[in-house]
Amino acid sequence: MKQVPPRRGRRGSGAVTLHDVAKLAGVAPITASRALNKPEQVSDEVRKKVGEAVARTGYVPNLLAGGLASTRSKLVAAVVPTISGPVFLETVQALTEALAEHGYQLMLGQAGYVGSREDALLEAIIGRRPDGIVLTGIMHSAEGRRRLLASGIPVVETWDLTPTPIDMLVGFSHVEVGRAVAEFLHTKGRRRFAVVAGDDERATRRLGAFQAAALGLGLPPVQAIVVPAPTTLKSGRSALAELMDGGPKIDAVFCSSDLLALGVLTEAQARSIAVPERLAIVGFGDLEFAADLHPALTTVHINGTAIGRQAAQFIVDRAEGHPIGQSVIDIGFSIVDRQST
Amino acid sequence: MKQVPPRRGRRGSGAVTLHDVAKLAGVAPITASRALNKPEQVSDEVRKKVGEAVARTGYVPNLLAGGLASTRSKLVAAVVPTISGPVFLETVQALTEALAEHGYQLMLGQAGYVGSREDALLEAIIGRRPDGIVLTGIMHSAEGRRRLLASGIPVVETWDLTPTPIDMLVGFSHVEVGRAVAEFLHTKGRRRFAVVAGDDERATRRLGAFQAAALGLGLPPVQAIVVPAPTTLKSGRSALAELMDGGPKIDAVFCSSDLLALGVLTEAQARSIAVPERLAIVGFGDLEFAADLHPALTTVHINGTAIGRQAAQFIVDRAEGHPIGQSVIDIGFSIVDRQST
DNA sequence: GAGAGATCTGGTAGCGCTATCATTTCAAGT
DNA sequence: ACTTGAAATGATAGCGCTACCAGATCTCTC
Repeated sequence: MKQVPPRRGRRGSGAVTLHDVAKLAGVAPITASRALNKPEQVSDEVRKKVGEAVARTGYVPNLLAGGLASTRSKLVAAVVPTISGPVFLETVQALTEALAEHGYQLMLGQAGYVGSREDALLEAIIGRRPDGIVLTGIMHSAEGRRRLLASGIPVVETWDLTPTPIDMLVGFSHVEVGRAVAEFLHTKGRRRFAVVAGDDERATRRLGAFQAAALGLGLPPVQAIVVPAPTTLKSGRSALAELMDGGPKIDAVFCSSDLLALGVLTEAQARSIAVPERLAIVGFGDLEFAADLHPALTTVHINGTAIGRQAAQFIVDRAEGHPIGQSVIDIGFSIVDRQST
Repeated sequence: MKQVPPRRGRRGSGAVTLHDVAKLAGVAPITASRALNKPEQVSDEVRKKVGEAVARTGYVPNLLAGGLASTRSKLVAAVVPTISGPVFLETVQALTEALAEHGYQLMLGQAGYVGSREDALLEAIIGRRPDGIVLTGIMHSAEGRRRLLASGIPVVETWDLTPTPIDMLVGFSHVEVGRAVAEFLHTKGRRRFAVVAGDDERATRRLGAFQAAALGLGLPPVQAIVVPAPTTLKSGRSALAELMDGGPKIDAVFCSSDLLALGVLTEAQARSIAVPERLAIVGFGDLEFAADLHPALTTVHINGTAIGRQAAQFIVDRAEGHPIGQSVIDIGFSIVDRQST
């Protein structure tokens, strides 16, 4: 007497599958699939039966399998230098939310400011076949660009402008920021500028433009203090200390982040340097706390939320096959003139 | 004359597959798979040939397919109330890094403080069959607990202690924190306490314990101001304003976050209230800036990095099948006594 | 030098889902 | 009455990878 062949290996995850649901609902698996994903294509009756079967079994679709079969993973990857820098948080938050509204999930990768892990990170990201990749302010290596390009995955670069985007882009000009702040301070009657900047590429670009603009305005050379990224309050304090203890007098400081500015402000208060009377301070980022400091911080406002939402829009549009109008968007910036200048 | 059947539909992603690599290397696909994933099981020659084929083709493994076949997705999900609250950032960062070291990738979900989207979020997470789920300080509904339990996915709850964890846990006692801070302030000679707390569940628990402890110490009733979560500098300022303008005099404020404490400190400076002479301030979280404020902020230090690393360890151990010793870890806390008290 | 392992390599069969036909049903059009 | 076709359902065949088993090769023993 023949034995039934012993259920040849393999255990599966043990979870409820679409198959189980379909059987319970008395329909074919593919019909159950449609009832869940394209409900308008099935009859009310089927939709109801399948719905009940799902509820009864506690079925949760396996999105890995779905993604493999449909080549749409419903995953979007975001790459940030580091998550603890508060600058991109707003963007990431907006991105997560906007994506969630369309049923997409965010996968987060930290590249680090040094860019060593970048390669492994890209591999991990591309390997998951996300429907899109959002780069928040990353200066990607040529090698990285090639891999992204080769992957064919929609890419949105953010927080910067470049004449040669990989794909889509939503950002603003750091050079313009530097120039605008220099002019702003000049208009306010300040003449002896200093800069405290983190040593990341974009901050350096702002710094350069700021210095050039000051020069163009006929002002004395701008003193620059470069601190390690990510920037901290502490760096700001010691930077101002350095600025006050040595070198020529200054009457304005442009900081590459609000945290740095808070540090400068704190040190100024500790040294009883009146802000803005003796020293004007300008930050960058307009973090939530900037408006409520004492004195309220003048800073460069970047609409991080808009950046995140727009990036999400780009990716969703691409994924759904909608046409994209403009694929490069300059979102601009504004200087929020408060009490510290 | 028979036609060749027209390559029956389906286009695939068009990307290089393991098949292509195997063919180029002159081995079977399964051997190529082993060369990449279990290199110690193949000969040097095969490893080399496959390596070259990978390099030549730019092959990136499809982790969706791999995950589906192996039921190990190499994905870990983290749920935070909101990413813009800086409190959990350190934990998320440590988690990301520790996980990356083991080849796992983090998927981020924001539950929001209200918990409405929680259900959809869980579905999206469980559907991706992550190898682990880390809940950062979430008070999950009974329904959520059931679903997590039913999913069979390892879960680590963090930033809290509960007698009934879903699975694994690494946190500390908020009740202990409240009590300890009350005693600390009492020891410092303070007698009239106030609390400024965000309206999230854990902050409320700290507040309650703080009030109870003050009562036990024979002190007058603690004034409590509850502000919306997430907490901000602004809320801190207006809370202190409220505290000063009405009600009985106070000499110490315990804030449910460092940001709130910074707000209180800022308002105190704006009103020329000497800190710590006339008012002691205690924060919570020991964010990076706390130590460098002027005056430096006394606050409750939580080792968020340790929490993140331990959570990662838990999940990796589970995924690799290593035995877990203790599945509940109280990581404790400490009060960092600085200048603001 | 035969048997017992140990070490590699390959074949087969899915993982759980969906794209692409193919089929059936039934209302509408002339 | 008979085409025309839209709407609903189902059968089939993978998506790209790995678990499992089965050979094939190559050491060692005694």
